[in-house]
Amino acid sequence: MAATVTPADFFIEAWTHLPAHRGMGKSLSYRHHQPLQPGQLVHLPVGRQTLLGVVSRCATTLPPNSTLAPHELKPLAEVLSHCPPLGADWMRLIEFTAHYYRRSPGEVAIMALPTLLKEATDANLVKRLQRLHDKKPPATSPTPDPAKRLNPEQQQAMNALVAHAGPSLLHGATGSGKTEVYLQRMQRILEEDEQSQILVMVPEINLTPQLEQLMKGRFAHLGPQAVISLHSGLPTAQRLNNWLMAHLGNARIVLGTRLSIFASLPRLRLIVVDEEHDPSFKQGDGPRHSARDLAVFRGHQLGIPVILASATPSLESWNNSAPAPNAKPNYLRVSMPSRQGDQPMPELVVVDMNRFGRSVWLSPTLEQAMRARLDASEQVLLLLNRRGFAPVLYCPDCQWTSDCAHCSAHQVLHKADHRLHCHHCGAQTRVPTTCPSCGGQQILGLGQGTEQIEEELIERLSSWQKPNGQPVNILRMDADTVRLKGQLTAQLNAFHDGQADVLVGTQMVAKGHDFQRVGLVAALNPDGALFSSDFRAPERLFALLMQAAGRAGRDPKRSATLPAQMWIQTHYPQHHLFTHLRHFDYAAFAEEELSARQSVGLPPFVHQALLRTEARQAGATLSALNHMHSACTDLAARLDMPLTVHQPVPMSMSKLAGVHRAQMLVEANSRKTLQGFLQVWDAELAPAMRQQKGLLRWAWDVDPVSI
DNA sequence: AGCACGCCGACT
DNA sequence: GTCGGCGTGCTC
Repeated sequence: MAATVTPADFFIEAWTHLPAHRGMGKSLSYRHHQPLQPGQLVHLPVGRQTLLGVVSRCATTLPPNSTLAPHELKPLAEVLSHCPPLGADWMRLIEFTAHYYRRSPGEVAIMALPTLLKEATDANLVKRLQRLHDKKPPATSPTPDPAKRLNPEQQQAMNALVAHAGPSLLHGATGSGKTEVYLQRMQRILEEDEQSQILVMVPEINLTPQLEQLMKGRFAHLGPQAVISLHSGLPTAQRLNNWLMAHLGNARIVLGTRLSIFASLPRLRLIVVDEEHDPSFKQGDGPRHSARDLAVFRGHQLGIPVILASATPSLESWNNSAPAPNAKPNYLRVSMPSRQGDQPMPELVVVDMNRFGRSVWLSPTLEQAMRARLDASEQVLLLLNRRGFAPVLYCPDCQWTSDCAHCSAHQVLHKADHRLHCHHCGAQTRVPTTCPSCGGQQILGLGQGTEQIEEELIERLSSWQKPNGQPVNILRMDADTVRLKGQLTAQLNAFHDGQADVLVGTQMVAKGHDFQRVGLVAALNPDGALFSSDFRAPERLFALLMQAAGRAGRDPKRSATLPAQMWIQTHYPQHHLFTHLRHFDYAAFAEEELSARQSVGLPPFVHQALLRTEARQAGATLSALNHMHSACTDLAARLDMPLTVHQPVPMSMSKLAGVHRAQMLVEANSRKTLQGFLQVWDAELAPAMRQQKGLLRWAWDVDPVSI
């Protein structure tokens, strides 16, 4: 390795996937015989493996702080010279993300790139690029689907969006036609600049296959490769191809999930974040970035508009926005309160479940209402946020419960395979016939899951006949029934086609599907979220119920004999969440939640960061954090930073898959203070953190979404 | 993060 | 006797 360094050598700094928390955050140095541009993709010899890297600097001298002599550097393993370098704006986005979320640029960059690039040699990249190039567009460009005519409210929203250069919050009621508005905004931009590119992000692409179809139809004239999708569900080769199409500027519209915020888009002119309130825009592992917040950063960085769209915006975005003319310096709030075709929102019926016994999961009034719907040839949608048959098995003799051996959670009784499942780590055990602890004969399941609801509904409704003489069909949809690929769409289509009359499902059935014959939607037991330790739970419940309510009565031709209804079964009928839901008044709910958050000092009025630790030993995680707690308190005092360092606590799921977890919350009134602290922490306290023995992992979660 | 080396418990 | 658990250390 002691090759002579000739004057012709260049010193290359490159980012690669080495984590910041092990002190390997900075870039690695290499030698190369010719200069390379920053952003160039390369393969690096690291130890005895070869890793994908991104060139961050190229010079004829080593960086001034380098601890290595030139002869200690290895040469690059390979340069992917046929892939154009990533742009300066992309590099800046990665740097910003790494800095803000306390990760190494390499971790962020490698996560952002398609995994197949890790194995790609320059030679097979050439072939791949050639194949992409050879895909000739058809001689005649197809006619695009015509744009729909905007109603006055949509037109007004459109005008407001066009006139605003910064971020906008498009707050449109369910069914107000938000999608049509942003599609036409996109169309304008695509027409104005023939090379422009647009990024559209959605929470989960599986749940919105119709959006991709809609866009492909609407922008068909731009060619078959103009609209591409980018998400982790794609086969790796497809993902690389699509990524390259975006990077080369050939794809005009990228439709993707949160990772697509890092797509290389050299001519990016607009970013749309649909359902911007959805928690899945925040990455839950690795660099815990918020794709929505980064969209706003990227928009600001490029000086392009960003549209955040939702019927129930996040309280962060709501608080950040104001209607014109007060929009500066935050987001412009554009509201579309009306449902299209003057469809009223459904009627809300709140059932006080205190009137019934504990074991009653379906109130007689709701059952009656369901039968009335079935008599009118309508469909019914029932929501229950618990899959399985019964959430826990219980022995009344000795209070034994079916706890998971690896997690701090109950194992759930599943009747389909007659086993107990842990929904957190996947562990399964046989269902005991007698109590494993005391041998008692009385063990029973407590509570109801979707499996049980399905079973009991079949029992109750089997004798019921629809007007056409047919029996009533029940369909259940949850993570268990859609496990196989394609099942989700198949089952949604089956319900849509009327093959079932009652659909029982978890949250997944509440999202954007157009069920024409649903007249009644019911949430069977939403109470869990009302008094959750997670302060964002009510916000999410409100969004879910609004979304679910939007599933009722979408068919303008629906028989008008029965008004569309949303039913809520609750033990807390007076809860303010339901009083605002009665008028589907998101704004009133948001204002009330916001003032409550302000008075107790919660986000968005404070900024938070969590230090999370993981260890195999129960004590190691808290003892490391206790040490950090005093160190952080001292540091904040020494720096005179207005900061609250909370006591470390075990996470609510304190043990997951055999790993113990704890966290410590740090709060500040401004983002700047918090960021300033984290930066000093990195230099002064991270080394001490690295010395903590027995810790498996630790990392900061900046702007956490669940605490 | 990988990956290798290295040291202690239940198995062909 | 070894296979394999994970604890520790290293990577330009």
